[in-house]
Amino acid sequence: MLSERRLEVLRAIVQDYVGTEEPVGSKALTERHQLGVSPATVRNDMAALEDEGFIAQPHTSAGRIPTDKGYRLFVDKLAGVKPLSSPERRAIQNFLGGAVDLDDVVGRTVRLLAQLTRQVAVVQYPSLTRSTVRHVELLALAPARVMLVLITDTGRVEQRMVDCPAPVGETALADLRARLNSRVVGRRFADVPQLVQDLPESFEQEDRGTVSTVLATLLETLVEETEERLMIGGTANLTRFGHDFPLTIRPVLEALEEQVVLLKLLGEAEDSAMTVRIGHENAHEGLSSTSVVAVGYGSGDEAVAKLGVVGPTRMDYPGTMGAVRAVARYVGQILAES
Amino acid sequence: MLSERRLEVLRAIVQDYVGTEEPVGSKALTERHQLGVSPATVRNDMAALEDEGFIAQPHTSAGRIPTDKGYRLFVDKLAGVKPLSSPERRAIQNFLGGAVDLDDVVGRTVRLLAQLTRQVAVVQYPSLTRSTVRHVELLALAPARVMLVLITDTGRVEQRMVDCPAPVGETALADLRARLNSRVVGRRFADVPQLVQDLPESFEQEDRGTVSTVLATLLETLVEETEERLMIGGTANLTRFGHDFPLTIRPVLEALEEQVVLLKLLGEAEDSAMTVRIGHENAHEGLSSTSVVAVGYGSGDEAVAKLGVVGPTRMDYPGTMGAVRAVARYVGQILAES
DNA sequence: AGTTGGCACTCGGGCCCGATGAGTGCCAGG
DNA sequence: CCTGGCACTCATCGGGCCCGAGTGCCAACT
Repeated sequence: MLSERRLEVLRAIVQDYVGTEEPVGSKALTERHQLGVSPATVRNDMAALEDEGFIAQPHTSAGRIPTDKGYRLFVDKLAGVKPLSSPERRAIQNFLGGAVDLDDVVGRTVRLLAQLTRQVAVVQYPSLTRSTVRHVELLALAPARVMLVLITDTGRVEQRMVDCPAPVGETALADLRARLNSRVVGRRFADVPQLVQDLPESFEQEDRGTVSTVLATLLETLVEETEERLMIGGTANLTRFGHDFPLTIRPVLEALEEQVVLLKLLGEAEDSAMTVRIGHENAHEGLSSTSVVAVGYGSGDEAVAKLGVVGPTRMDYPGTMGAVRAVARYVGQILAES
Repeated sequence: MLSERRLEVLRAIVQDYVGTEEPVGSKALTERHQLGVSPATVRNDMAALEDEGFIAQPHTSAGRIPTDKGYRLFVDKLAGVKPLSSPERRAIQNFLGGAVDLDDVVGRTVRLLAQLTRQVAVVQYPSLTRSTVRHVELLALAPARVMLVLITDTGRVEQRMVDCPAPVGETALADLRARLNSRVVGRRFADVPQLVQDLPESFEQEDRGTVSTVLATLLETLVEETEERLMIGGTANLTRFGHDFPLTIRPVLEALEEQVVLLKLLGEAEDSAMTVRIGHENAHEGLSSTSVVAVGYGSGDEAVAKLGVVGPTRMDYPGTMGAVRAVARYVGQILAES
């Protein structure tokens, strides 16, 4: 087991490296931190830390930088979550409070998070299947054409066109609308499939085709893959990476453009607690030199979606975690209010 | 005026430079193109072109590269629009055809355009004010709370929460919904303000407050600034820029993140014809080394929004213009069908 | 008048080299 | 177990050098 002081040395290395972006040596360490020992002692500790794989040297005779494993230890044992200053909190509330609809909430959140953390922000739209139904609307746009609109308690609105096998009467449509809503309003979308299963049977023969078609479209909309949406922002912050970065930035931008990758990334995060994935812990190899800090958010206790940031492994973890957590809470509040 | 051959030399320079990304010299030019004259003659022509400001030398003894003015001349006089190959056309149709809703159409378009041009794609959502009303829906979510949903003929759906001054009865709401729709359906959103102006007066005293509030929210939604939305994609293509580019890429990413900037950029493009803005012709200085190729698209003759790409001034103009034009046409078709 | 080959000149990029200095590992002594 | 001393390593930086692509100009040719 590592002694207390060695952990302290690791913490100092992480902090300095995050600050300066340069490998940190034993002398500089003793100067900037009150470790109470000489550089030579620190060197011994560093050698031990290196043996254990927590730090590494880029070149034979340079300072040390933390490895992924080192950051892991730092995050788990050495770092707290830094709370935001109260002006920051107020700024968040003001900024998020002005949103007019869900798109606006998500858009503002993503910008806010990017600005606070100076990193790339990712915000998932509230998942349909985890939300509850506020209303289902059916609109006849043409004789055999219906628009299906789903509205969730979080304010998300999804619409689909439905081409019906036969013209639909206005009364039949109103009937379907009423019966559908009486069954599903206030229930979770995830439960909708069972709740509507036997609905076609209760209709006249001639309308069953239409009813089934509408319901089929409704169920399609709830399929995992398609129902997830997200927004990203702050990609300009990637340029603050290393100076070498055509190579660094490229795969990251590519990964960010693939919604599937990002959704999987967020999906891997735990629902309740804040999750930090460091470097190679991320499955996607384009993100092997970045860390992902993510957390669920929701209007109640349960998470309806996740948000987080993507940044270099060399990031200010306590500050980033603080910002992510705070933003998630405020977004939850906003959603609960609307 | 420039002689025929000098124009030919300029065209050759642009083509070679776009291909190789390196300054092109007189000798290389004569080797790669059948100009029928010797390098020395080309040198004289180049000197003339430089005097006129169409080309420049990065260093005293290097080849020439086109200036913004040179590209301008190239685009206006020397370049056509390169049509896509028929497999490309088929791919576009297949890919866009699978979209399930407007978000999906826009999302697919942006990815498609980015992939075809290997540049950053920007697609604006169909403008509300230029679309026509398909339906206006009012939903009572709570006694004094109404959700307003606007649906356009292009499939765009906008929703707003309305907090009413007093509880609203279901019949009053149905009444308002019916009267509102009978007035505005099929009309252009831009005309809605006049069409509903006198609507509150026709209601009972007790409901007027609610009606006015709902209408006020409706009109707010149509205000220029807020009603415009857009989607961007292909930012990873920025990394194919120069090799120097922390400095090059940064301001571009920043500009792209500001919706306002992008909207203004697209707004400057002409409605009907394809517009090419080269380098400093763009007002925003972060984009002074990029070109923007944009064109309007719509389900009918009239443009309901614009789309385009942003790339280095050194881009393949004929190919890019061809792709942009083709995609705009297909998107228009898709919208007309839905 | 326009075109051409010849020629001197410019200057950025690549390469080698030596100096510099931060940082290390090891060891002997406290 | 800590510390100061010491020899060693090696990346970085700047200077000097050469090379060659590319130019501008000029005199000669058509």
